[in-house]
Amino acid sequence: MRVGPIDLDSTLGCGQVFRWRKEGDVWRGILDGTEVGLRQHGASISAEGAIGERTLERYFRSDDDLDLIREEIAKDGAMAAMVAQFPGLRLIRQDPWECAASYVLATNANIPRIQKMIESVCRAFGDALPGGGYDFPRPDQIAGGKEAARSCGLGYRCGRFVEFARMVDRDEIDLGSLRNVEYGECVKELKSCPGIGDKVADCVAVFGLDHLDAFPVDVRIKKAMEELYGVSGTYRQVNQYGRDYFGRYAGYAQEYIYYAFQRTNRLR
DNA sequence: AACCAGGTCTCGA
DNA sequence: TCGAGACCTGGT
Repeated sequence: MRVGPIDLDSTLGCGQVFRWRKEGDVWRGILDGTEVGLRQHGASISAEGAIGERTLERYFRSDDDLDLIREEIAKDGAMAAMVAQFPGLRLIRQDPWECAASYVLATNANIPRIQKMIESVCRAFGDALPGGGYDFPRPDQIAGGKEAARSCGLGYRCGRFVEFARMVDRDEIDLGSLRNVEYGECVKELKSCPGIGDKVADCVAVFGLDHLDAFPVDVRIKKAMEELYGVSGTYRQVNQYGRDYFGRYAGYAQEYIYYAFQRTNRLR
């Protein structure tokens, strides 16, 4: 599989995507409506399931020159250390709709709960798959189900989630087309959707719409930027600093920082 | 048992 | 444009 170099544990476990689970040494997930199992072999991977190689290459952004990117974002000793610590950590090219809908649910909740909410929504609205799993639901499958969504434990995200699905279902926004506009325009359009503010917009921009210059700032990145660079302030200020400092691959830098700090906090 | 979680929304200055 | 509060709910 020509997706290397890649490290599945960091790439699928860093928090950028929510539905992959590791069973033994196999990462299981759903890709393009197909249940897939992935194994690590050195710096490469193998797949079981009816999934095309081209689909995997696209999903794992094999078109990114990881060596170049890592070199570009290693602007200082701290970043160089993080880059060195996690070889094979790649960004993923997620489906824009699934990415956006997932991050609408991911507001102000921890990752275990986010995963539960998403699985609950998939079970309630998504297509059943042969292996017993459920696909992530399409907008039209959610749009009419405000009542059903209330039993998914989404809290105050419920209304936003369904309204967003309706908006996409009515073609009031074309998420995919935002790949073809600049970062600023992309974020502005995304923020016109219910449940999408500064942070979710940046996540969708970088994880789903190829805007690798986006720099999502959540509570952890906020702390990290303060510790690493003494940067604090409004979302706009921290975001702008990250984008200016790291450049066109700021989104990658953000993920290395996020994962590095996630791991150090886990040890405390 | 509090505190916090990959924030958003609303409102007032 | 910015800061302050409210806000569902469940992990830790």
